[in-house]
Amino acid sequence: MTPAARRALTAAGRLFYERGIHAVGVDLIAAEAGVTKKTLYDRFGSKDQLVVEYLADRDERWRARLAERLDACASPRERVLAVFDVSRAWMDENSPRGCGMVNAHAEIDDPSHPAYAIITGQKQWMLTLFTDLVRPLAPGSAESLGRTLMLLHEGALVAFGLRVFPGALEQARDQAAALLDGAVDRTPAG
Amino acid sequence: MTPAARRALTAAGRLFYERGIHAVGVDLIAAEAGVTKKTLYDRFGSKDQLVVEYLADRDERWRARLAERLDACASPRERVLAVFDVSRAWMDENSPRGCGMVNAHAEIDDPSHPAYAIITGQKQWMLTLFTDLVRPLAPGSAESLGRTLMLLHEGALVAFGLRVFPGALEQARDQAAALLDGAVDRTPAG
DNA sequence: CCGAAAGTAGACCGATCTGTATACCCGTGG
DNA sequence: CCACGGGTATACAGATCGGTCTACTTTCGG
Repeated sequence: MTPAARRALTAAGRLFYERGIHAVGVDLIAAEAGVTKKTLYDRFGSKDQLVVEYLADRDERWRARLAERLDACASPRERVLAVFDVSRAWMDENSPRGCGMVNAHAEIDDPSHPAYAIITGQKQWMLTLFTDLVRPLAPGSAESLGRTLMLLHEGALVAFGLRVFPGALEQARDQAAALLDGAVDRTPAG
Repeated sequence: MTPAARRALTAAGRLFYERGIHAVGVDLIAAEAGVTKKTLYDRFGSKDQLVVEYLADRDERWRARLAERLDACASPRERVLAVFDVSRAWMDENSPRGCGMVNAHAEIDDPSHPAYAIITGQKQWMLTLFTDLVRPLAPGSAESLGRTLMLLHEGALVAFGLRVFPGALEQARDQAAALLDGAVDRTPAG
């Protein structure tokens, strides 16, 4: 990716997230990135493609960030709870308006849009992640427990973005910890 | 509200929800409602105001629907779980794309926008509702339990809209039931 | 009987939207 | 030396946006 394309994608990502996809025009993106519209269209072809690459880039950065943190965890239990910690840090840093994928989904009605696969793909991946992380702790109820953790996590992201109450991620994390304790008790490994 | 205004608001509500607010123009709303643009502007004044009344109307219908169901419940425990049942029915009927308030929030960045108060107001009201419903069952932990139920509920709405897995509302309901059992055990009334 | 309210039909305005075209500049590698 | 890739600057096209306007019709209560 050329330097101008990088700048354009960075600016587009910030503007799409902060103001919404349909509310941001390509002229504004070009201006904010210090890039010509011609360059923008030479590199990305269309606004739709720029949206797709925005979501793909955001998804990639999120997964990399998460993987880095999970690798540093010692136990399965720590890994599950670390997901909530990474989310909390991610939200604090550059996501005051909640999950970018959920917000993008609100603006894209067509399931055949290429962005759709990225959005639902990340959510599916997160569900699988939770289920896999919890399996060593509670093999018998991993699927159900993974789904519940998914609900708590998604709910916390929404509650954070809408400022329903302070400490939504911490609340979800605490509840996740309690669920793990209960599940471990009732479902001995093996 | 005049008949034409009612038709316009109904059409606007359906289009705003299905396609997103910024993606729907006033010309389309007028055409779908069988109403002229002049009538639309005579009744609502601006597209922004139409958006506000769309959200206010949706909020009102949701609360009425919920209240009706809660009144028919016999026990506090039933009332808590009924919230998830009503949500499930509401989603099945006319909300395949998740919560309209969350989706609208994704498109409105300005906190001073009148629609913002409606969106956050409904979420605050839901949090208070959960907390109040659970207080008779677990007075000592009503606030924390209410927040957790809020997270489960919001997460289920998102998971439903993004089709993360089937039965998200039922999963949330089952988990809520388990939490109530645990909380009642540990927190005797009085 | 008549005036006000509610409505239709449709032209129109300026702004903004995505996307394209023309002309030119510059650094680098063969 | 020079061709090419990446870039700037800017004008432009066609469509759509939110919003306004004039002219006419219909309905209904005092």
